[in-house]
Amino acid sequence: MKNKIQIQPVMDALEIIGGKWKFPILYSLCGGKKRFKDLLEDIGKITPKMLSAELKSLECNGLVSRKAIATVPVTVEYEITEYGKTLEPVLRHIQKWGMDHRKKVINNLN
Amino acid sequence: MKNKIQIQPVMDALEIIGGKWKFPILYSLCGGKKRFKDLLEDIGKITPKMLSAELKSLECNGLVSRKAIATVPVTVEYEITEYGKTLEPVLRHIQKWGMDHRKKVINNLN
DNA sequence: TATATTAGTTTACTTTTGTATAGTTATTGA
DNA sequence: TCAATAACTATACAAAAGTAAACTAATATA
Repeated sequence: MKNKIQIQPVMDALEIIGGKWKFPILYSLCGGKKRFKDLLEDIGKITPKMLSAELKSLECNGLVSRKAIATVPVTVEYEITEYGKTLEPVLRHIQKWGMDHRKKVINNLN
Repeated sequence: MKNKIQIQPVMDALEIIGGKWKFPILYSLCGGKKRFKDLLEDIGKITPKMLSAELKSLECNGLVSRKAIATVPVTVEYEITEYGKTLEPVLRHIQKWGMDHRKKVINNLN
């Protein structure tokens, strides 16, 4: 073919940061460390089961760190890691794109 | 909460460019216009049903254009639109991140 | 007449993702 | 004793996404 392109890295990336919730979670954590409950509220529609599963996956891939603090009841802090921060430009760009897109859609309805 | 963050735009964006195949398709189209069959080969694991559905969705949202040419048998060209190109920085960044990530994972295995 | 071609569609599934609701653990304070 | 709290887990189910394999249309060529 004319343009042989390397799509595999895109697929590789999506295996780690794909899915419905990983970007929203990471984007929320760009705003500073958050507790489980904060994330639930921040993201709005996610269920605890999903949030728990997604955080585990992100932690497993080194994008997020988990710190349990021995208060009563226990509090847990989630934080984006240095490695996770390598995705910040993408996250911000997508957020901005989403804002612009919404504006565009609203304007087209007028 | 301390940091009230606008996650909705991120969710909005993912509704359009989320899922397993949209980024790979768009990334492939960044390399120039492609026919249905080229995309199938380029992406490798996608089935015609999926590709067809995803292209329709992308076309519907103005990110991709479709042009049928009256040859025999018919050929169809898919091309990224100007609006679709607003996602190029994100696509390239994710591709690079995927490459770097693979390198990182391989190094950690040594 | 039989075969090949491109760009899909159809059917019948399986797998993955997601939901709602309730329950768990440990401890504090009313 | 009872309710409240944080951070989950468990269960049962529904919906979305994905797969494989066969099929379609129109026409050209062997």
